[in-house]
Amino acid sequence: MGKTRRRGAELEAAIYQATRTIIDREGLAGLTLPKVALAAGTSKPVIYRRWNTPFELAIAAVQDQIRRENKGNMDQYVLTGNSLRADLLQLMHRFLISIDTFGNSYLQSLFTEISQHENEALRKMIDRSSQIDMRAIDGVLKRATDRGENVRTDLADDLKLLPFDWVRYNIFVQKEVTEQRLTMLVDDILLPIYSQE
Amino acid sequence: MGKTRRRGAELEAAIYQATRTIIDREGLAGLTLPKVALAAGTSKPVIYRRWNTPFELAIAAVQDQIRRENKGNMDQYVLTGNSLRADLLQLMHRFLISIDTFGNSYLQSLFTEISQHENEALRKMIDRSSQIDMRAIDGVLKRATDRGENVRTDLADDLKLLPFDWVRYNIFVQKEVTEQRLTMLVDDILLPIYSQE
DNA sequence: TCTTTAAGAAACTTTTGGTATCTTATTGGC
DNA sequence: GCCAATAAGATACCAAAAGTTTCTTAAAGA
Repeated sequence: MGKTRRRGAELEAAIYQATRTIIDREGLAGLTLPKVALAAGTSKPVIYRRWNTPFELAIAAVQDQIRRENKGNMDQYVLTGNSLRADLLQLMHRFLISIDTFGNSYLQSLFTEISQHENEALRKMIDRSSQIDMRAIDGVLKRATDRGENVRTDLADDLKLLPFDWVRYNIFVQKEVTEQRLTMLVDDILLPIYSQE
Repeated sequence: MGKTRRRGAELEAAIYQATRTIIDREGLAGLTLPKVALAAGTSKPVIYRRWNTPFELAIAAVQDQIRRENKGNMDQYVLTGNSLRADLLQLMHRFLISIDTFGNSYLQSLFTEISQHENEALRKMIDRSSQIDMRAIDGVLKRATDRGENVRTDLADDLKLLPFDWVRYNIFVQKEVTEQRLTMLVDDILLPIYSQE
């Protein structure tokens, strides 16, 4: 009775695929090795022989995806704008698309594990800190105008929140925010943006 | 035999404390209600009566922390700079400090679940995408200078990565990146920063 | 064809999340 | 100060799922 049996690369491809499907649907938290075995149509020992933890497998699966879709790299694309502005828009546009399709979407679900209602509470917390941030920056800007400095008065919320978001992002990805980088943030990013031209 | 028995606010404070310790050490993924019961020196039913999921408890614990340290709010502080630059530096400085002590550090561990070595792999992935991003933006900037536009040539890596980081952050916190916000990013943030004055 | 390697089936053990039951300390009303 | 109501905590229990072991057999290579 010739039961066919996958092995090697073919088998692993199926495992990675199953892994990504699960992460996609249930987040990293929902990823367990037995589940993967089932979804990939293989058995638990096969999985346990190769990986020790769901996280290890998750990383491998994402890396596999990246390897597989590497052609999608942004720097391969040809830009067609005829100004810095146009090129930048084009680039960011593509980035936004690639971050959706590409392995990046998995990267996101690697970090977040949110079911809809849980999301609510979290959302509220972030919003609240944003409000605090906003008041703080408004205070700073007001002092500047009172002092007679030329500051834009029509700043969008996104612009006001930029420095805080920047710092938070760095905390997320565990990149140290040094004194030097903070100075760079103020001098090379914030001042050019906030200053009235 | 007078076994003392905590209740109400006192008990809950201990539970929150235990919760934060666990999140701190093992990340959100490592947080389970039985573990909390053990760490808080109480029993499972006490926990289960109040919360249904680890996530609920996590949110409550962080909110408790925020309430508790609310005095740390940035907008309470008095600014003493005598220029926009000085004020901004002061503000971001405080923000950085508060994000460390404050509940925000928990917010971080809410999203990430990393034991040290797992961190490595993740770090590498992020670094690699950063390199790709960097090449892409370099291409854009080169085209601009070739075209004769006035573009700064001494841009720090942080400045080059800014747009990508900004988009990624928004993806993380699940804030939609609209066409409009993308345009704002280019016009109000990138162009002022990248343009030679 | 024979040997080696690895996949897969199945049974089993262990862990742990979650529930139900019961006892007893604490609080507050009388 | 006594009694009833409330809630903490101990314990036992259940169920599900993680993880392991053993064994069989398909696939690959010599």
